[in-house]
Amino acid sequence: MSIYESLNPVQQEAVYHTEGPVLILAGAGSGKTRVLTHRIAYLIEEMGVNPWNIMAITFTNKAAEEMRERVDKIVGFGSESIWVSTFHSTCVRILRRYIDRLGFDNNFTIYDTDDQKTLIKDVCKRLDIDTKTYKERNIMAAISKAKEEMITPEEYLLNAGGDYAQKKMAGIYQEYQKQLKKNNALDFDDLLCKTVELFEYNPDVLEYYQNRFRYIMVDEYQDTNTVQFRFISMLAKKYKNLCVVGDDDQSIYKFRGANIQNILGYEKVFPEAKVIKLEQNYRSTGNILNAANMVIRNNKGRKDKTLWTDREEGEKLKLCQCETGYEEAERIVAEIKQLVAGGTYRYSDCALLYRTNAQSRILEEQFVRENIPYKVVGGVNFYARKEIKDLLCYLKTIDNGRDDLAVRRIINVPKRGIGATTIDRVQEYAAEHEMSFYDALRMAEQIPSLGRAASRIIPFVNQIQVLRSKLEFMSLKDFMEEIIASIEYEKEYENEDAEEVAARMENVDELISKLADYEESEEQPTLSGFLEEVALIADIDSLDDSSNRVVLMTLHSAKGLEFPKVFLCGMEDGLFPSYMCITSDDPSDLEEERRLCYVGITRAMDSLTISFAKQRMIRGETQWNKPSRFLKEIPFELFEGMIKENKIKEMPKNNSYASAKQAFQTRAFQPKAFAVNDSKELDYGVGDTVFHIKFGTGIVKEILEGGRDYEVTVEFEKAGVRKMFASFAKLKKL
DNA sequence: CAGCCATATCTTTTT
DNA sequence: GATATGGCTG
Repeated sequence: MSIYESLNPVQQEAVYHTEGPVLILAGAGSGKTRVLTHRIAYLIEEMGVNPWNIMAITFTNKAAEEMRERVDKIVGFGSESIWVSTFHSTCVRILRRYIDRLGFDNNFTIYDTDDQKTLIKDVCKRLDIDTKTYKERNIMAAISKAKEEMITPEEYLLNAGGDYAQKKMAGIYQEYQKQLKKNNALDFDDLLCKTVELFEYNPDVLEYYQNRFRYIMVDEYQDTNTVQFRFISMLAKKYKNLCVVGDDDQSIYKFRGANIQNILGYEKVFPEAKVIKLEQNYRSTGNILNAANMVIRNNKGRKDKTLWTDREEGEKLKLCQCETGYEEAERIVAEIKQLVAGGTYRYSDCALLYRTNAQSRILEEQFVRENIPYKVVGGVNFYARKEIKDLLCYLKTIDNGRDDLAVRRIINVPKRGIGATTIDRVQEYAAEHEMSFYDALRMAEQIPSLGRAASRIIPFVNQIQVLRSKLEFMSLKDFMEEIIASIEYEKEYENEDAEEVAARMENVDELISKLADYEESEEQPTLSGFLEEVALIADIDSLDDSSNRVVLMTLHSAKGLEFPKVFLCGMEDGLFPSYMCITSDDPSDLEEERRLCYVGITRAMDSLTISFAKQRMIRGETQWNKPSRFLKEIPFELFEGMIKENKIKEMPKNNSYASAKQAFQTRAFQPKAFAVNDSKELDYGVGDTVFHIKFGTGIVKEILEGGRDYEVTVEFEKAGVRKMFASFAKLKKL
């Protein structure tokens, strides 16, 4: 029996249709990776395609690795020459070879979000722009958006017309690009943009890759943005063998520029496209799938399809109704504990999914308390931690002195008595003489404005030079250790408490072992090679299935994964769907949120537990939220009899704010309502319409006296019922 | 120049 | 509640 007979007829159709554009609409759990891998095998084994001519693109390294592994398993020979990688690393590979044609050096560095922010700050300083009126994050978002749409600084300026703020923004954008180039650096968006630019101006390069990649497959197509679309359509233009796989119902990256039209309008761009729908789900039980279908059908702009399964109905969904976020954590962890004690499931079968990273903390605390192994995916990226970044910047400085940001980051780490003024002066000198920051440092003694400060710079430069000369005689791992010893890095943290230092050192050790891993796995390990690999790593990539731990992550990170037992936490209006999109006047924002919910539900194979808390602390503020509106979209019959509510457990005591809150609550059982004029300090009363800076207008429902302050309950038009302390809320009577 | 304290803002999601 | 920033002081 051939391997293709194990596929269902529709899947087979997708595999056998090898020529021309193909759109595979693959519902959650419908075996799309299976189809893709089999399609690759079919191309090679039955169609005689050279593996070298096949490219598969994914979004994360993890997905790429997984696909590579599975292809290796079913393709007998030559699978290693298939190009399986992410958009970003594909572009890096191309740019490493050809970016000199755009006037960059081929050993460019890649800036992460942190570096970007530093550079933006720098640029603002240079252009004398107040970062209070123009926030870095907004600037970054604007630039990123422009790049996603392939708008150059010049075009941006034209588009700005007479708009003062937009014109300013164009100026920042332009200067930012100039600085990037000066530092020989590209940011994430540039990787795509520059590749497209390269193709546009160098038809020979484009043609080379067009010939090379005669068969292109793109996974998670619904999440591609405009540049990415441009990139693949340029590559596929010659042979038109472009097979894209995606699910419009799982498009959840609009905020990052993903253009859902890429998938919805695929047939318009390629009228000859073959469209195949995979609607049989192999992952979830009937009940879970029903719930998912019932939720997603409330969206309007979607391709019509209904997932079905021939798995049995399975367990009903569980609904876990909690008083507080704390109780939610407690009950979920207790249930997992019980589940694993039962023997059928392991910790790693369980996943906790939530909307925001901030929700992980309270859950983590509970896992620690109960001594259950867990792993948080996302949040602060390993490579974004201070100690790791510092050391990486040493590596970068040694590798390529052109990266001013890296040099400036470490010049005073550990403290060398080099302050901001000195750095500014060197910077000035470097700008005047059009040299890099590091080169300016090397001639510190000749910079007149420095004076005595030069004597502090010389040892630093010497240290770097000495290290650089040692690089070629050492393994990367030893070299890293040499750096740490040479700079006496531990001194940087001598004032921190032991626990924190231990955690940092653990990270440093992990970095060292990553270097060792890299050296072992690579045929020709180089420092630049390592730095490049590191720049494109996402947290999800490190998730391995072998360790027996409960996984905690955001719904976004969970896309593409599956778990036997899924817990969907924090299902409250205002949290999920988020406050931002409830108040947004664009209804499609809510649809995106609903898709996120759909993604969450469809991660579950055997069982799904949905939980929400009536009361939750968010950003140090207690909120009372209604259960999520998405809950109401799931038919009641799909839930098992609600879990009995536990008695409310005591709140954690180590938290003074929480206990203050709790004291307040006990009081609330005998409310002492104030009439309008009883309060001397408040100029509003029950029934009045008030205005809150963030929540807008609302009506005062209740005012309670609480020690030195008043607790005011307001029903806002848009934000729902909120309780807040009068002194913080600064409510204005209307 | 570095260390300390007060403050402001944050949170949606990430390659 | 946490973190980043800014101002002040030694």
